[in-house]
Amino acid sequence: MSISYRLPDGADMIFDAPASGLDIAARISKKLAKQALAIKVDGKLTDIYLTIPGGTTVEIITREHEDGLELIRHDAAHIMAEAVQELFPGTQVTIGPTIENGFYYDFHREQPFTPEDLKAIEKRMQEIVRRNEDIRREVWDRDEAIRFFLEQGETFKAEIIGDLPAGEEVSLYRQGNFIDLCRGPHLPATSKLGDGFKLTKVAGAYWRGDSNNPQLQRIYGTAWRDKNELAAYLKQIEEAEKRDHRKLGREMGLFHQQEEAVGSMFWHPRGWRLRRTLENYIRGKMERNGYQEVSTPQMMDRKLWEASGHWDKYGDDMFTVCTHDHRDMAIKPMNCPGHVQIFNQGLKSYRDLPIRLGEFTTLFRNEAHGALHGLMRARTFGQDDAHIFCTEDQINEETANFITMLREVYADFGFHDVQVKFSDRPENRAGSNETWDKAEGALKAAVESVGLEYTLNPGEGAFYGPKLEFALRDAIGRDWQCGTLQVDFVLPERLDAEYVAEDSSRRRPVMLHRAVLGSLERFLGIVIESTAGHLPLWLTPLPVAICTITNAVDGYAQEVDAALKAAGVETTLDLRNEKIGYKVREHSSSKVPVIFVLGEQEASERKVAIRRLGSRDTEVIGLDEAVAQLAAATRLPV
RNA sequence: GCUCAUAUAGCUCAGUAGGUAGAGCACUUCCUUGGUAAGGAAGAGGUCACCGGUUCAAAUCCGGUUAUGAGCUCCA
Repeated sequence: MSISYRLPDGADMIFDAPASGLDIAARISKKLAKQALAIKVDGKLTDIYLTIPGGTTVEIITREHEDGLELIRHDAAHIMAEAVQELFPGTQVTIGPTIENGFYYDFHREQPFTPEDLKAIEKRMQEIVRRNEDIRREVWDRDEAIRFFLEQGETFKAEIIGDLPAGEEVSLYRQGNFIDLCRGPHLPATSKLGDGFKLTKVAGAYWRGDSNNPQLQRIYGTAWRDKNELAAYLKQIEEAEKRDHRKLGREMGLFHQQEEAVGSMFWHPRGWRLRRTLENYIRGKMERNGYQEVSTPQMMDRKLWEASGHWDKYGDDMFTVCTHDHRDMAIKPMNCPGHVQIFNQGLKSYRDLPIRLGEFTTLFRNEAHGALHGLMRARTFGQDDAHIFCTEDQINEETANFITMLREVYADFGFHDVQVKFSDRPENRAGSNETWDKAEGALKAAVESVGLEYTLNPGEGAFYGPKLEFALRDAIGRDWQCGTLQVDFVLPERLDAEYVAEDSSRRRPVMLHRAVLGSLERFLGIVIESTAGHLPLWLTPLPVAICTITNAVDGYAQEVDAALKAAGVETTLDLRNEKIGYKVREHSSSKVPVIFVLGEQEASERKVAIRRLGSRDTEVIGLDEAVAQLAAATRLPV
């Protein structure tokens, strides 16, 4: 009898009897057998020691493969669980998946894990790696497995098995005295994990992600192919921390926060200039795209929010104040109801549509205490918020135009990689199926007509309509969901918006809720972190620092300063009695993009020496030319 | 809101075993007018987040509150 396996290079390998992945690897080379972690059989990852049916296409997986790294991370989670159960008997295990860059495992234990515990666990993991325990797959009868875990006091595991789909095989993996439910595959032995792992933090997490369920303790770790990769990763984390917008915000003199105003910003002069520039930029963009800016009340009677449906859903997260005559006023968390009130003034004709109303005034949301995070998650913030009132037939075109504008805006900030998610009808929804068909169809057609790829996010739409979400990828590879477009048939109904159609009947307009930047505060945070504070010239609050080398050129420096300011370029004039190196260092660390260095030489020739942030080179050019260049470079993009 | 951790000078951080605090940078003054990421000297600056407890004595130990960080939940 002969059994054949097809290798990735197309060759067939023949055995007399069914072989395991290890046999196949060994036939190729001794080295490969040593390195083999698992085998891909017809594209499906399988344990290396299992017998493989013949006639399949196989590929040996080593730690160099992405799949291999995935296995390493998964086993790190299991080995961590083994270590935890050895050190802390009675701790229940739940789930332990891999995540980006690492893994975690959720445990149930009354006593919290301390940072010292983490160290001890990590040490025990290293020991388990040294023990080189075999990791072996076992298939169990479902009821037997449930009984087994219940006997062990592992109620969470038993619950997971009970919820497995009926046809699914119940596989357990045993390593040493530790046995865990797992689909697999796994490394063949604990030594294969290597030394590229580290436990990073412990945090609370809810069982099955539901805050009504018991809270578990989640231990996070990161795992890599070897120590060097781990070190590189830790270094990268450190670099990302240096970009923290709260740290940069302080260094750049932008804003601060304090206890008396949790979740809100004290914007300093430079920071507010930056915030205003962003707002003016998007304001101009929207005006050129047919939006009209409005301003609606900061607080409105609670009744209006009840009518719109927001009170029901978000009432807990709205701030309220009470008037002397005992009216409950809600401070606005969003603009939509206000914009409908403007739309409702005067009878609208189909000829008026679409009407695009935009607003940037501050919104107030009582965000959960633990959710707050600098600019990224604040309780008071502005949005580039707008609502488009249109007919159903106009959804397509409005969406397409919106997406075009969105891409232009992101590109102005240097974001070219945009991910689109399409969220369609959820289980619980308002509106007929016909309406949803129309709305989803129009949205889909619109995205496709602009040539954007999107991923489907089934059932994740808003209750009132389908939703597009736009995430941009920043310079260090993080995705941020900023833009959104939602089709809403419900609010116009609830707040009684209508227009007169061609046949003089009254119709409900469709409302498109849309934002490109989203929270202006958050967007600034993203831009600051993505650029590491090196803001584009048109956005930076302070493009130029004028630094003198000696007091003898103070007069000329003042002239240069005046010329730049007259051209609309913001400057700071540094005439201090300090050495030029000191001044350069100071302005560089506060991220001023351009430094003019002025000495006797420049003054006598009416020139400036330009030093740009991030470069040690200088360029000496005439004053007039420099002013013209800066004036052009600091103009808002159109 | 939940879990854990943290809170010392404007910033970054020390503070050993409970005995009422220290460095560097920043700030002020003086000297220095120096050519591209820190020139020199002196000085000033802290109710150790807040409230309470233990103790002869608390930055230090304990409890509570607030804020911050990480994660979870949430994100109109």
